[in-house]
Amino acid sequence: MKISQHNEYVKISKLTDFNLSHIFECGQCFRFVRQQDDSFIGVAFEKVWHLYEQDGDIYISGTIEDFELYMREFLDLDRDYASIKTAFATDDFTKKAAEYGCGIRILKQDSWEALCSFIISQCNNIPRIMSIINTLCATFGNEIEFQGKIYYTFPTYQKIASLTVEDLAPLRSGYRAKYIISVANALNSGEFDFERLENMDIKACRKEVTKLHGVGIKVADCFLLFGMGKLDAFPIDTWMKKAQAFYDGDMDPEKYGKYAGIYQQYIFYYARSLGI
DNA sequence: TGCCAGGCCGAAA
DNA sequence: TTTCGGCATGGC
Repeated sequence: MKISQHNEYVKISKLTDFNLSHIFECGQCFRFVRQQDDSFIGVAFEKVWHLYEQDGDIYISGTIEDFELYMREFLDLDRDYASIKTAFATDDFTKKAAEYGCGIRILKQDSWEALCSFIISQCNNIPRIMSIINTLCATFGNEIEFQGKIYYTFPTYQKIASLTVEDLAPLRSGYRAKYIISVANALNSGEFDFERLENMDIKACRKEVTKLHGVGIKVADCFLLFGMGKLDAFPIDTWMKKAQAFYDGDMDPEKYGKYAGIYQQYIFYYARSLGI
């Protein structure tokens, strides 16, 4: 991987196992939107980012300092995905899954944003999840300007904690609104905090996170994987059941080791591509 | 129009 | 401990 500054963009050369569409459209985050020219624009860490691929190189808006501060970890650029895929693709199903999602990187998203987003995701579809999150940001986030257009940051939990369920009515998020308020309050009061999870094993994390009102095992695992970088978090049973609906393979969860979360995302992405 | 979406809660058995 | 109805809304 080679990094250099090109005008307002950082150019990354010799980056393999990286595909913007696979990363942003596999359902792990909801704020990066494909543009007409197939580039992606999204908001993360209170900044707007524009990413595109050209002649095999990746370009990311901002300075090298911005890149090092946010994007290197966010995009999980220091992980060896080639080795992961080799270890993962051990049978027909996992080979197809790894091939289908070949450019996926597991994003390390802001913890609160990931937790709140996956609360919204429950029993919902992706277009509507994105719509609710967009309204949440446009209503309660801060404006930021980028290349002449206005974008909105994800509102802080402190901001959400100052609101009521009624205040969230414009989101049309249904029964999820009370969960959002409840979790924001738990964070704001210190009853729950992200730092406590840092050194806990995955089992203890699940126990802690599912104490939150409106957070079950599925939301907890997505949050731990995409919002806490806990790569051993994944609801494999759910996806194995779905996978078995069309694939007559023998999937042993025991063999999914420390990269289980990434496996889950490959399988999830592949399963979704097949409409299951 | 009707089904169902990357679930969770709480009551009942 | 497991099962199951209810929950809000809108994409398809």
